[in-house]
Amino acid sequence: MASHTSPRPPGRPRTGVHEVVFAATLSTVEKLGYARATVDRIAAAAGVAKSTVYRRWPSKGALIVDCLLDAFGPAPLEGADRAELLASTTRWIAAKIAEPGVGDAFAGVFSDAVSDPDLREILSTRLQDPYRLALQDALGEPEERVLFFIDVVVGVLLHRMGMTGAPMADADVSALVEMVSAHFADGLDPAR
Amino acid sequence: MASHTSPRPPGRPRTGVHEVVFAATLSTVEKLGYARATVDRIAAAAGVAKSTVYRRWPSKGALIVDCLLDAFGPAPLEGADRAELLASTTRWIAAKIAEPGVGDAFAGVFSDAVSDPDLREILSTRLQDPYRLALQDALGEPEERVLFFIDVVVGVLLHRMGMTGAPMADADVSALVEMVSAHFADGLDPAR
DNA sequence: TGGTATCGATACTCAAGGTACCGAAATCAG
DNA sequence: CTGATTTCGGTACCTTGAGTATCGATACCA
Repeated sequence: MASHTSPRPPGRPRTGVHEVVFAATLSTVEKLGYARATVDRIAAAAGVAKSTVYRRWPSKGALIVDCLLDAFGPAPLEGADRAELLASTTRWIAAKIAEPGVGDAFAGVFSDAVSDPDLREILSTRLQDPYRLALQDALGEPEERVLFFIDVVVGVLLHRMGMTGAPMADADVSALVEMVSAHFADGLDPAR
Repeated sequence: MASHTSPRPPGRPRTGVHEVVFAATLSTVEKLGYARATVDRIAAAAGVAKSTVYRRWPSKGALIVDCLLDAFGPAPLEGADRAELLASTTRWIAAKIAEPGVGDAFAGVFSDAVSDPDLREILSTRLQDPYRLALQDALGEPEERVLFFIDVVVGVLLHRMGMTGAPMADADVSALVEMVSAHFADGLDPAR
C-alpha cells in the first residue's frame, strides 16, 4: 500500500462551517420563508461566501436536507411497549416540525422535490431511509407498513403547515397520535 | 336604473379558452412535471398566447387552482351512512389525485403555497373551503374536525406522491380508508 | 364606418439557482 | 524561508421562469 489515507491532505484546510450555515439556514427560513431564503442570503447570514456553500453542498435542496438531518438528530425510539413507541415517535416528529424554521424548511424541500427527481432521491435516501430502517427495526414491521406510517404522520403535519402556515396545535397532534395508535396497534389484539 | 347590466360589453368578445388551457395544463404537467410546465409551454400547448393566459389568471398558482377545481368538480358525497360517506369521499379524492397530471399539479401548487401567502390564501379559499363546507354539512361535524379529516386524507396522498413520484397504490388507499373510517366513526358508538 | 376590447407575438424586467474565475490567505514539505 | 497546494471571499456571469408592457391585427357592436 503506497500510503494509508493521509490524515491531512495538502493545501489550506477547510474551515468548520457546517454548524454556522445550518443555524443561518434555519433562522433565515424562519424570518423570510422558504422561497425568500435564497442561498445568497443564507451565505450572507452565515458570514460566508456563496461559493463556499456550493463547495460543500451540490444544491440548495441538498443543503436543506443536511440541515434537517442535523436538526432532527437520531430518533429517540423510546417507549415501553409498541403503542407507546408509536405515540412518542409521532409526538417527536410533530415537535421537531414545530421548531422555528424546521417545518418551513421541510415543507419547502418537499415541495421542490415534487418536480426534481434528483432532489427526491436525496430526500428519500438521506432523510427518510435512516428513520424508516430504525423504525422497521424497533417495530418489527415490514417496509411498506412503516412507509405508510411515515406518510401519515409527516403528510398530515406538513399539510397542516402548508395550508395554515403554522404548525399543528397540540389538540390535533393528540388526535393524530390517537389515530395512528389505533391503526397500527394490531399484532397485539386477536382481530385481523 | 340607467342600464341593466349589459348582456354583452362592447369590444371584441373573449374566446372561450378555459377548457383548452385546463387540458393543456394537465397534459403538460403530466409530460414534463410541475416545474418544467411553465406558463409559456402551457400556453403554447393550448395554442394561445401567454398574455391571454395572464389576462384570465393573475398567476400560475391561480391557474393551477382553477384547473384543479375543474378537474375535481363537485364532491359526490354519496353514501348511505356516515362511515360509507367517509370511505367514498376518501376514495374519490384518491382517485382524482391519481388521474394523470392532477396529483403532480396538486402537489406542485401546494408546494408553491408554502412560501407564498397569497397563493396559500387562494388555495385555502377557492379549493379547500368549498369542499370543507360541503363536508361539514354532510357530516354534521365542526370545522376543526373536517379540517383534520382533510389534512389526513390529502396530506397522506400528497406525501406519498411527493416522495415516490407515483400515486398511492390501491392497497394503501384501502388502509387509509380503514384508518379514517375508524377514527371518525364516533358519534355512532357510545364511547367518548 | 368608427369605437372598443381582446387577440397573438414579442421584447422586456426581475429574481434566484448555479458556475467560473480571481487574487488573498492558510497550511505543509523541503 | 520558499514554493506547492488548496480553500477562502468576492464578483461577474449564465440560464430559466414568472410576470409586465407594448403593438398591430382582429372581431364585434352601434
